[in-house]
Parts: sequence; C-alpha cells; structure tokens
Amino acid sequence: MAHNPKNQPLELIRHSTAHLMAAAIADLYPGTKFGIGPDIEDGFYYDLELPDGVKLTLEDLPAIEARMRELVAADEPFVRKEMSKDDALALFADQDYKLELIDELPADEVLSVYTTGAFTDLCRGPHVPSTGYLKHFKLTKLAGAYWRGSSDRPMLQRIYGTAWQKASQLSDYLERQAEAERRDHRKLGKELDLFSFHELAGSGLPLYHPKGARVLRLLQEWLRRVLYARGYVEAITPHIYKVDVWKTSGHYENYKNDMYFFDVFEDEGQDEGRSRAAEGKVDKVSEYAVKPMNCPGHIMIYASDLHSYRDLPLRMFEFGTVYRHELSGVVHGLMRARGFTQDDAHIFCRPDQVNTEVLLMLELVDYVMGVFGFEYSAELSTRPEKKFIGTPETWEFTTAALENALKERRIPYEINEGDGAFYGPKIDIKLRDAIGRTWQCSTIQFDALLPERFGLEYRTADNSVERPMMLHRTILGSMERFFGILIEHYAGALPSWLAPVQAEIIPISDDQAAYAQSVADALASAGLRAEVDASNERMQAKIARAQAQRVPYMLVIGKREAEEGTVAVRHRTDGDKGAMALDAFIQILRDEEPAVA
RNA sequence: GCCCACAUAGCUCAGUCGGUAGAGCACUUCCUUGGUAAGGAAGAGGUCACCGGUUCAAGUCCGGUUGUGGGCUCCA
Repeated sequence: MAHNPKNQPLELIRHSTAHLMAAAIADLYPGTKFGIGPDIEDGFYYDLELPDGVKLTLEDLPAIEARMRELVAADEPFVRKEMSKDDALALFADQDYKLELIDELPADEVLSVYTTGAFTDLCRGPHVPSTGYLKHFKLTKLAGAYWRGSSDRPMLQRIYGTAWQKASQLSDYLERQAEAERRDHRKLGKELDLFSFHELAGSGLPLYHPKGARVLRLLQEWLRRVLYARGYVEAITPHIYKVDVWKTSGHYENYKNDMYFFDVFEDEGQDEGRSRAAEGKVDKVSEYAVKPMNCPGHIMIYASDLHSYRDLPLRMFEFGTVYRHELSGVVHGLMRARGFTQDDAHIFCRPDQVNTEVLLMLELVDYVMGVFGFEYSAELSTRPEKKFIGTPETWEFTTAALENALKERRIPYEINEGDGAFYGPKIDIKLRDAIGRTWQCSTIQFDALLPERFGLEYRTADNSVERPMMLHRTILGSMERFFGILIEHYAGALPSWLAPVQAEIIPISDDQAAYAQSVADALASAGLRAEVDASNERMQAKIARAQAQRVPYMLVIGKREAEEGTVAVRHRTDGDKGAMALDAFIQILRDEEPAVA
C-alpha cells in the first residue's frame, strides 16, 4: 500500500482526518452525538457530545489517536452514498445535531453521506479515497464550543487536531507552536521584569514594572513626535465622567454591560451616604462611570468653541486609558486587558477633506508598521443591511473615501460586506508578526452618530452651519496589545531604541568600578539607558545574565579600557565589536533610532 | 459569561496510597578579582491561592470563591 498524501489537497486531508477521528470516537464511545467537523487553518476539529453526560479528558486523546492509527492501517475507504432527505432523517434518527442540520435543507435536496468503517456522517465531501492516505496528524487540544457558535445553545466538546501532507510539514507546524510558546509575552514579561498581574488587583489589570513602563513611555514619546510632525494636537481628558456624558453619547444604552460604574454621595461623606442609601433613605447621589472610550472627551473639547471651516481638519490625539469590563474568559495577558491605553485620535473635518485625511492615516500606518518591519493587510467593512444611521449617499461617500485610499496606497484588502458599525464604515489593519501570526491593531472608522448626538458644528465659507465629518482612528490600537505583539515579534529582544536597558556595563573587576560608573553617568547625561552590573560575579556570568535579559549592548570594562578611556562593545547577537571611544558607541545607539519622518 | 484543566518558596518545578514540605535558579553572607554565555561554600526563604466540608489526620479527597491556561461567544 503506497498511498501518497502529497497528491491529496490539504483541505481534503484535514476534513477526512476529522471523519477518521469521529470514526475512532464512534468505535470507542458508542452513542456519541456528533456536531460538525470541518477543516480549519492548520488542521481540523470535530464537535461532539458523549452519551450519558460523560466528558472526554485530555488523557483520552492518546487512545483516540491510537484507534485512528489502527483505522489508517486498515485502509478503510471513504464510501459516498446519496439519499433523499427523508432517508437521511431516518438514518440519523439518534443524531440530534445532524437532524437539525438535515432539517434545514430543502425537502427535494439530494444528500450525501460518507461511511468510514462503522462510522457514517452527513457530508458534502469530497474526501481522500481511503484512510491509508491520512498519515501526518496529531490531536492537539480539547475545548468547549457552543453548538452552532451560539451562546444560548448547548456546549459541546471540541477536539482539535492538525493534519498535513508531509511529515516535515507536521514537524514544522509543531515547531512553530513551540516557538510561539517560547515567545509568549506573558512568559517574557515575567522573565524580563516588564509587567505583572495580581490576583489581589483583579483580572486584566496589568501593573507595569519600571522596565515595562520605560518601554511603553519610549513608544509613546516616539509616536507623539511622529504625530506632532503630522499636524496632530494632543488632548488629556478625564478618566471618569458623570453618566450624563455616556447618556448623551449613547454608550449608556449600548455599552453599559462593559462599563465600570460607581456612585458618589454628594450630601454627606461616602460612608454615611452609603449607609443612608442602604437604609433606603434618600441622598443626593451622582452616578459616574470610568471611560471605556475617549471619543466624548475629544468631542466636548471640539464643542467647547465655535469652529470655522478654516480651522478644519482638527486632528486630536490622546494616549487615553480606558477600562472595559470584558467577559472574564476573554482576558489574555496584555493582548486583551480590562484596562488599556489607546493611541486614540479623532479627526474632525469637512467633506472635501475626507479623502486626504484617510490617505494621511494610511501613510501613517505604513510609516509606523515599517519601523517595526510589520507587513500588513486591510479589511474594509461596509454598511450593514438593516441597522444603520445616516443616508445611503453618505455611506457611499465615506466608504468610497476608505476604499480609494486603500487603492491609492496599494494596500491589499478584503471587503467585509455589511460588517461596519451602525454609525459608519471602517478599515481594520491586520499586521503580520515575525512568526506569521496576524493581529488587528489599527482601525479607521467614520462616525455619523457622535457629531449628531453632541451637536457638533462649523461655519462654512458662506456663513451657514454644517456638521463636521468625524473619524476615529488608532494606529497601534492599544499600547498593551501592541507591546505584547512587539515582545513576541522580537522574542523579547527589543530594538535598542526601545530596550529598557540599552547597555549593560560590565566591569571585569572591582578596580574598574569607578570608571564603569563614570561611563554610566556619561550615557545617562546623553539621554541613554545603561546600568552597571557591580555584582560579585565573573565577567562571563554578567554577560550570560545580560544576554538572558536581551540587553542589546554590553560594555565590558577591564584594566585596558579604564586606562585608555574606552569601552569594549559586545552586541547581543553580533558578539565582540572591539574597544571604542564612548562617543563612537553613543553614535551607534543614535543611528539605531527611527527617523521621525 | 459558558466548557475543560490548573494553582506548592521571588522564578521553574518535584511531592507515590491522606500521616505534618523538597530541588535547581534567584536572594543574603563569606571566599574568589576574572578578558566575552553562568567559580566555590554557607545561610535564609512556605498560612501548599482563599473560604468551608469529610477525616483521628488534608498540599493530597469533596464543595464554593478568586486567579491562571486552552477553547467558544465577544473585541483594541
């Protein structure tokens, strides 16, 4: 038997392996009810429900995989059979989930089923000819998944697996997974002393340690210079507002579940107010909410003055920290936090400025992503079918502005028909990191709602009153998520301009302590970040420690350097670069800073 | 929020059948003062996440809470 999987399409291999797994499970656990088992990126899954409320555990997977191998050795064919809807309903009489799927098909539809050994599945096909073609697979994860993706339907068990044409592809995939694990920002964040989370503090609330805070501030200071160079102005707005703001904006109705609220008792102290309230006595209470978004602040700033058409566009940015009470199950390190800081901006402009503004934003995205070497693509989300505000003409106008800009900048994009927010179309930018994973960061959104709700205006050239166009945009998205992505992208080895410590100064013996400190002082006064490793260790141990901390440069200082007034430079990946004057080393660091173009 | 799993020293982890806590690294002190990836010795460090239950006895078994991980649903 020389079945060659290389000649079978990957999707067929994956979907067929899902059937193979289901067949193994049907053998091992008779009475199992099956949901669906599609091929997905890198593999496949099958959703299922064991009889009598029994649950699979991780320990059960090896036995299932072993049974799969037996079926592969038996080289069972995938046999297709066509039948009427009624016959299918009879055949799957004890398969509740399959019945539901069949039920939704037209009565005259000819259905197909595939049989593998003792297992028969409703399936459109096609499949590989026989199980002998399935060789390079592995069951990877066990998880819960709602039936048909709906949180009010039953929770089934989902087994994930991966399957490939060649053994080398499988081992490459497993190696990629292992590499992703090594780069995990949660692990590196701990090892590099960047941030932590505390059970006492609550879920999703990162505490930045001095090194992590340093990186975040460096990112912000750089981006701030970039934005000022592009005609933005910066705002600082409160973290909390009276709920009236959120009632005006509409967030109180639409976003309430994700917001943090608190009451303030105006008449007495908070203790007394609270106890009076508990006794049912009336007190003057003000309800406040922590901001989940920055828009209302910027809008109130706009609305605090009269605007001429000559003032526009107004590009207002803020590193705005917001709090959203995300569902507990979605919190994930820095990538999905409950408190996070957006590099948020709102552009207020005239209709004739819209095209240019969108184009400028995409140029900014390109510059920023280029600094980190990220490739990216875009998704354009258009008007929802039913629920939307504004006129179709406005939607056409704003959507065209987004699409034209994407075309002009030659950014590859997909259209998500009807996936826009009810208040406007948007572009989402997805970037690709060093190991090929994609992340959504930048977003550009038109908003027809908030200018309306806050009554924003400007005076036109003929002295009439118009409503400005408004755009929301982020480039990094959230500082937290972007920081996490950077950590994983660089595997912790941040470029020197972002590294919390740019140079570790390593005196070889205590005799060089004073000179080492003078080098550190000189670097500090040049605005650079260095620290002296004065520990009672050998130079080799200090180098090993600095390497582990991904410090870009090590300045080894021994008797020679102290006498000559030089530093011996060692790069974390390039190794020994020899002795040089401190000014020469400072120039190396300067050259590695990004240009604020 | 839902499903499953997990929580032992600052970190990474052992701890068998329920019988009173272990290692390596890090830390402190001492010795060592060295030339490009980890020198040696000693010491200190624990409410076994928290609350409750079962038991003569709980890190270990059961329930709850909090937190974490993998997914689902949602999202910057």
